[in-house]
Amino acid sequence: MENAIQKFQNRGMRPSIQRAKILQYLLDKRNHPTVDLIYQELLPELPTLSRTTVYNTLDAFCENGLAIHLDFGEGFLRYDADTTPHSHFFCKCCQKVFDLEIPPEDIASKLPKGFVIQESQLYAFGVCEECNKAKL
Amino acid sequence: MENAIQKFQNRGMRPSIQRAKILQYLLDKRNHPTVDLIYQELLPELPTLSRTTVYNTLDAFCENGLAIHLDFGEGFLRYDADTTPHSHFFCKCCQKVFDLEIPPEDIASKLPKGFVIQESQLYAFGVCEECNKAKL
DNA sequence: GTTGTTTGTTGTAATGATTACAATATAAAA
DNA sequence: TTTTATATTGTAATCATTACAACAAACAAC
Repeated sequence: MENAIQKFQNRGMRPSIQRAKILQYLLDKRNHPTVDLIYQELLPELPTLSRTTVYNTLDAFCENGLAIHLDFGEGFLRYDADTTPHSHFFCKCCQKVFDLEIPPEDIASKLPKGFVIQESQLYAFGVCEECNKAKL
Repeated sequence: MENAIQKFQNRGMRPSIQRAKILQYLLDKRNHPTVDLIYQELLPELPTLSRTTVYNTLDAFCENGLAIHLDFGEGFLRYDADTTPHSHFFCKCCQKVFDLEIPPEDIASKLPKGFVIQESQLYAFGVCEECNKAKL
């Protein structure tokens, strides 16, 4: 079981207090936080923390497979250190995000009791035929 | 077959040149345009057009079921007047959006030849159990 | 360890899409 | 018409994110 420092070093990232605390925050809280929430909640422990550091750190996590970002069209991103394939449910009422232990395929059927889907959208990203040809 | 003016009147929207041209643009081009593209391309025909009008108009279209907005995480939205259930494919190489005549379920299988999916994400929006209870 | 090099952190200043707002204009209702 | 409601327009905010430069901490070579 990798600890935080090993996770960083194995990916060529230098360990730092900031990175360790932010990763620990994501793993402990599992609350799909925004940059600002992370910043506000870690400020007591890390009084010199900068918002820019939170941005940089989360970008580095995403680039190195330690986190993913979630875009629910709120105008800002959320982050999740659970990188296993699973889905998310965004409540339009309370703005909370719920984990669904379902691969992005067969949603809608097996929702938790009481949850109602109003809208769902699948975003597919990749490379189109023309661009694939151009790369040859 | 409703014409543009009827479409507006049937939904309690007042017809205007701006609205008619913007709707026509979406229906003719089917290019999943951004606000700015619409603005730039219609400026020659509508020299007094304001960006704010494009924003307002597209918001009104979305509220009244004449269009949907697409968020591919580019930092701006795209719009589509095709409101039938279908999916989209965003090419990370050329930034173009392709229509897929597939309901958001079974992507990945029947992609057009030559297209490669690198990443896909299903966004589910709705109301959670707690909020549904609170509404009683 | 010490020195030099690379990488990370911080704060402030841009950027850029979107929204707020107030003035004007146009459409519908009376 | 006259009045009332809604649209359009331009400018000024807003706000998440990014760019940048100074400083600091980690790593490598000696």
